[in-house]
Amino acid sequence: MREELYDNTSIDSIYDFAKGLTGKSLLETIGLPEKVVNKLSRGALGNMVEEYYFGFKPNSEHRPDFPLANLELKITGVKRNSRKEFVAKERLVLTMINFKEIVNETWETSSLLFKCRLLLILFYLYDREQADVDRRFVLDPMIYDMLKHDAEIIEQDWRAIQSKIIDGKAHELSEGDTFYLGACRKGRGGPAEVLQQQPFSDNPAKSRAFSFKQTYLTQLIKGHEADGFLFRPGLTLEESTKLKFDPFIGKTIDEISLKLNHFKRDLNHKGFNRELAERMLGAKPQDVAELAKADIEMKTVRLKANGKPKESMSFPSFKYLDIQNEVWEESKFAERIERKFLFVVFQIGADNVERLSKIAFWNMPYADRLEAQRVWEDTKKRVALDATNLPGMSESTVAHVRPKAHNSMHRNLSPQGEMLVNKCFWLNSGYIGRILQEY
DNA sequence: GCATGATCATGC
DNA sequence: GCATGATCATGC
Repeated sequence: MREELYDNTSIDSIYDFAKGLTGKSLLETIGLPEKVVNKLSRGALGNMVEEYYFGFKPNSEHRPDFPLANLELKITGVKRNSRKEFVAKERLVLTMINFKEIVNETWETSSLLFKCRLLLILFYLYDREQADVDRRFVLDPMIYDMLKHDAEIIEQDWRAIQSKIIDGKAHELSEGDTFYLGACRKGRGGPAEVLQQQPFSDNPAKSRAFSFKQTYLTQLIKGHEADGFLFRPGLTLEESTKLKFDPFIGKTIDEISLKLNHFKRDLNHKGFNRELAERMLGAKPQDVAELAKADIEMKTVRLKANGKPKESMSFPSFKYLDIQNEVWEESKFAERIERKFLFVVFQIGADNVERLSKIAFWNMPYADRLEAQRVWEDTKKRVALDATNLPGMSESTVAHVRPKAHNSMHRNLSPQGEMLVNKCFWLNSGYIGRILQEY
């Protein structure tokens, strides 16, 4: 019996036993039945570690995997980024959100905390060429205590998700609602998806689960404590960010750059205001990373004297052939607009002088995400027919498609076999203007 | 003045 | 070298 190899009432004992995997793959560590080795399925490694390494049957019961130690086991993938650092391969799914029950819970009595307060996280190196059982556990296991790591933000995130369900808006949940703890889609998607009932609305909602966002997990991997320099204890991320910008509100561009070590605008530096915003946040890039960790999309906006934005808002360019193989739910554009935005707003005054006007956190409303989806679906359709004819600004109140390239030489192949200039999705300047007016 | 097309500086 | 965030330039 594998279970006899460790004391399942002791976190220390379980942890020490888990360490036996460090530096090895599951197959190198223990013998596995032939039928298991040849079987490959999504999420298989987690189940196999539970069953063959720790010796208990995978369960989806609503209690931790090691109930006597109150410890939940999670197995997740890491990869290396361009700087060869370990980063999370994807978000870490914690447990399903039960729409009917969460409305009666408090944070302290929540099923999330009951099941996932203490996590034992094992990290394997993802390699698409390798079978699950050959992937190596490249880091030591980690014990995570939800009441100690970033407890305030996690709790706020949980409350934000709960509030939305209490407001009868489970169908409008989005990962951009929160910072570290996300409400991610989970379970079968597409036409065959069975939607869930929610207690305070007749609208059926997609199944969702609590998860740690990928960026948050990456920070955990890097071993940073979250109560770093951007945070001040007791403040939300929004409040502490506002405090960073506060001294500069109402100041002119020149005054701000003077304060920031005479940081001056070079000729044609289109990213100048952006860089100014990053410097106001703090010595970059570390402080900006605090926002990135929460998947927050910082965008600078410049308003003309009449209060309207000078420009539309661009996103990364897409490849004509790639978009043909994407579905909306998994698309890059959908992922971007589900994020929480931080608008850093500059205003050009009647005196023609530009000042920092305000900052604003914002999520795209559900109805507008649907409109963005319509534009995206229309684009996908039209790329297949004639990639030179894509949705323009006048065709939607929310989004359009336009060139986005270093220059006209930067092109990619269309389904019609032409090399066309790179393009991306943009949020209409008029749309951004309306949002900021409402704030 | 707006919609659309074209391009820039920067950082990695 | 290229992706990224953002602005410039032009035609109507």
